Amino acid sequence: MPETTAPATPARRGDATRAAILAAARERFAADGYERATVRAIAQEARIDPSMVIRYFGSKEGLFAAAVDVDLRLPDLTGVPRDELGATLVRHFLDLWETGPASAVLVAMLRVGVTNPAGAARMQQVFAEQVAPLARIAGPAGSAGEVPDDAPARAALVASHLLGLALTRLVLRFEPAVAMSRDDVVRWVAPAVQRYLAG
Amino acid sequence: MPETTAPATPARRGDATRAAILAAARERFAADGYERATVRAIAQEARIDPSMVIRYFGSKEGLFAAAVDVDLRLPDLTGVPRDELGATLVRHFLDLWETGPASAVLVAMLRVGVTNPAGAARMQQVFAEQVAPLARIAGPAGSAGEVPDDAPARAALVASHLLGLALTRLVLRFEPAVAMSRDDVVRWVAPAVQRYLAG
DNA sequence: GACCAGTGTCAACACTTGTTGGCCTACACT
DNA sequence: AGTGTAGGCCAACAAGTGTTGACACTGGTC
Repeated sequence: MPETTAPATPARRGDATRAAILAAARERFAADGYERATVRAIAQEARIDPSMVIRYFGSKEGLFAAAVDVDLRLPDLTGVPRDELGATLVRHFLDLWETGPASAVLVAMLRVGVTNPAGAARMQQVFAEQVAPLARIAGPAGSAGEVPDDAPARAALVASHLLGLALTRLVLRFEPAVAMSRDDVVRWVAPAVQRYLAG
Repeated sequence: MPETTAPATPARRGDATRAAILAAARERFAADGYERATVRAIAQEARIDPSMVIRYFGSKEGLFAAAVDVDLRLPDLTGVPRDELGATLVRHFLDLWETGPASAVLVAMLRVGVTNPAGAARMQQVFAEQVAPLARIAGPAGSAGEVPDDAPARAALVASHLLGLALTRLVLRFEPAVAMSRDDVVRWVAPAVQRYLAG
């Protein structure tokens, strides 16, 4: 980066509104899904004119692509004790989905992925690139170093359960699912995930 | 109201088109979700004028309410051997979701429930009325007759996993999830469900 | 001062949405 | 015959959508 005096990257004034638009977009997409999150509503939440949204991101689809980039930040499981795999993973996802700043992005991704074909494709990509590799360490205890050929299925089962959990707790809001504490969830779900990974 | 002749319900001529509209609606709602399933598209699929949809069902919401009534037809589990609970339930849901005539209705319900508030409310109702009662027989083997107070949580966990399965297999279409055979799914998922019910 | 690109607003476009009213047709009845 | 009514199509409406272009205000550089 050149740093002469002020040029090149002088922290343009529009960067703030650009960020405001992105934040508003994530919130609306998460709350309403792709179709019902209108450009006008996003613009209003960002206290800006709708036309600015198009100016900055080209189109509504461009905005969505810019606003929703998923990074699950999956931990490296190779250092985790083998019988702690399930609990570690469940805790990580609970933190990510339900408390972190990425929460809105993930709920948005889920809501949009269900109705929008492009959203579904994006989720497939996230799964393939971030979740599936995680199953390299899968398989029963004895088989060290070898990647079992049912690793993709194991990863898919883990994804199924954790996405289902997010669905019932954060989107559909089934009463008993919402009522469960973080520790309850870990106690119940961790053994199931553990079995999918190492069973 | 007027019964001039003998048959009070003489199989009116419009009943056929009414059924055609309902079938088309289920298909479009399942494929596209609530917002993207337009009245015009449904009408075209039913080979009818869009205005007829409104005439028959009052509004788009009315059509949705008429088209999507979920009956999970859950089997009576009291007669099932205790260690077969999980497998029985998983098989039932696979048949229901993925092959039966109710398949379109259920996928529609899932797609709409995620983006539409009314749809989410409907799913909560289905869960409360049809799934939650199923957990009356839950709890460890010894406790016969007593309904444990964690029964709602157990039911929610079962719902989470099975809905997550439907999500990854039928909606998001994660490759390894789709590739799994019916028997593979039962082999993997049944023990987890079993534990939630009877563990 | 003049300039000029970045930043923003306003009004309007073209299009799709759910919904409505008018008019035509075919059938069941007397 | 004739007549009433349910079934059906057509054209149009008002509202809301994403998107575009013309115009106005800033801030800093010559």
